[in-house]
Amino acid sequence: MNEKPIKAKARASSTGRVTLDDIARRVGVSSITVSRAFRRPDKVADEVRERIQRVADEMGYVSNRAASSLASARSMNIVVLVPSLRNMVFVETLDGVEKVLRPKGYQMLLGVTNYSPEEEEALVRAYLAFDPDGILLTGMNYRESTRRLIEQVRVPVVHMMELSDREGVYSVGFSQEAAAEAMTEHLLAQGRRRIAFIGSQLDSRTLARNRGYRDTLMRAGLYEPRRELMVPDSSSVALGGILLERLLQQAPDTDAIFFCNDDLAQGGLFECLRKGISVPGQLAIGGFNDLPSSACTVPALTSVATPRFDIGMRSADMLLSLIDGRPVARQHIDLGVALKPRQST
Amino acid sequence: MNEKPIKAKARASSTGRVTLDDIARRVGVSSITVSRAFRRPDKVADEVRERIQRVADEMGYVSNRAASSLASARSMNIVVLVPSLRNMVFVETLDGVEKVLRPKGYQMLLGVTNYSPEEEEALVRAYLAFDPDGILLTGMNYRESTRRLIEQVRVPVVHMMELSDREGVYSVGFSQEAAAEAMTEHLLAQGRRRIAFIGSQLDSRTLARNRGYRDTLMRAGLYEPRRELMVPDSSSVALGGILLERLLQQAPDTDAIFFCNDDLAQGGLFECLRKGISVPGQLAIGGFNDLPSSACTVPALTSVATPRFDIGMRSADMLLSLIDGRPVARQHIDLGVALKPRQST
DNA sequence: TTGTAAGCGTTATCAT
DNA sequence: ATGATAACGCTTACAA
Repeated sequence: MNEKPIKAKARASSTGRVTLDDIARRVGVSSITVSRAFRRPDKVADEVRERIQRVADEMGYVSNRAASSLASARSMNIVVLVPSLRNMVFVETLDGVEKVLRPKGYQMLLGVTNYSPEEEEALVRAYLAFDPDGILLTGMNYRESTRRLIEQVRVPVVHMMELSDREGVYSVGFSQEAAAEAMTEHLLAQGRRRIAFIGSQLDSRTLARNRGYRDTLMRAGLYEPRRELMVPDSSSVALGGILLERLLQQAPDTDAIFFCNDDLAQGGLFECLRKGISVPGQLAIGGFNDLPSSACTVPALTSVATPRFDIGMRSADMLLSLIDGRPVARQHIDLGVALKPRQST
Repeated sequence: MNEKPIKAKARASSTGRVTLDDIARRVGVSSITVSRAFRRPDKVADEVRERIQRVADEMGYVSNRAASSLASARSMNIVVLVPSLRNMVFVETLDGVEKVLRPKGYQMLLGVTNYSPEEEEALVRAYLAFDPDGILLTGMNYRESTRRLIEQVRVPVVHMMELSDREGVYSVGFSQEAAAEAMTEHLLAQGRRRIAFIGSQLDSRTLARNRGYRDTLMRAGLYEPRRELMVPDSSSVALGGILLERLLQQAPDTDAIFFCNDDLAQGGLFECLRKGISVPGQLAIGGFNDLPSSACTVPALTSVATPRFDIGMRSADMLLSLIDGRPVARQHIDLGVALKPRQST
């Protein structure tokens, strides 16, 4: 048969794992010296340190973080919660986070909330068992009970993406409203007067973008409720096509559509191609986030470039400052956005 | 100033954290009873258990996994390594993995290798410190030294995506060659005779697909080296367009292109639109993976649907079996693929 | 520069 | 059903 069941952990007494003590005995020093040899090489005589290093390699030593966390009261774990991994925006944010965390020896504990404050709280609760040194949350739309939970254990938190102005709250992101205004203004500047907004997911960022859109059109005296289409479904290219069709039914004279993200916008673009609607001739289309592929579509998609990679890095930086008790210059960092006008408008 | 530096961990003696002992004292039992009340509720008198539960809630108890791992020699950590998060394929695989792991109380430690065996080894090394109960690797293209590293600590491993036939190795995936053959056969069946292959990243899966393509064409007596374009760059929609252009320069009479993944294929499609090349009239285009958006492009993209979500689930299932010493029916599980013929061919 | 002692919070083991 | 005790592997604090 083919069953050789690998017994995960076994071996008689002890765990069988090579420990600092094992090395210490072999080298003829105490275990604390071995520990120091790894953590503060300068505090150990060169000759001893080299011997320790060699023996450790020979024996295949791997440190045990559980023991280390327990003894030092520093887990070196950072909890990072994002709404989804299916949206490249968050993936790129994580990328930035990790670029900062890993070199400093921190481990990222990743959680996906599926845009649900309930799941977010459940994840926070579960991850608190890892004794995290800090927490990175996406957005500010968390439950009061989640906040209390975190407050209880006194762990620093930084919010990514959205900005706050509350004292004692830390955030790195950009103004979703302002970004949406920029896109709406752009469409107005292109001479569009019957501008629609299509949004899905309806998380706090989408709602903020919708506000930016609405405020701008109201100021221009061009706001019409029937040009707004908001659905709770999760975003996808396919959904973009469906929503475009639905919108054109309820407001056929629309001359521009601002999609709340590029996935939807691309779907809208494809649907136009399919329907023979000329873009931007008959209809201008704008997206949000400026996904890499958005520059490649035909026509290329106008979008708003958001600095998610930087948001990840700066959030992590700020969090580390808080953890170390270093002063942070500003509690709220606005990284801004950049409009990317292309052929679709 | 605005600096209230949050001291991460503080409070006088002890760590300040609520422990099993704290609860035990309050309830008037021993700490082991409290521990049991959580882990094996049936082993504790109802009345006592309820009291413990209540007090724990009141005090805001959160268990400490470091201590638990240390004492129980079971970390409940599973290391999962994927090449990239920018490729939806792996994200969906992770989704499947997590769907299985989380309900069982396991924590996924995610690592991104960037398609590099070196980075993979570094990650394995780093994650071994977490004393993982199991490891999930993407592909089988790992270094010999990585294998030894893992063997040393005797942790079960399951490989995702690619299949092996080696004894003592566990894998869940599908035959990349067979899948590529299916696409190539399809193009042949559509009457194409000058079929090109465009690949990037050049990881072992891309190479396997290329073999499937090549073997099929050789068998048909239609293989021509100049119709192969392989570059090490990472895949993207933008790259697809560039490579299509390059290929058509070196082999202008090509009548079909098999892209090694959908990202590239979509880029190719867009480029055709831009150049006015009719698809599938002049040129048929096939992709791989069947990304959700591939059904929406114009024309819709023919692709090969791969069962990555299931691969994630089944891999995790198999790993848990190995961890628990349960017999696994088969060491290698082939989940197969499905050709999705659409308008682009 | 090196070592001793104690403890981090939990669980396995063996008793009661 | 509950408890006493001893680890688990490491680090802090203090001493030498």
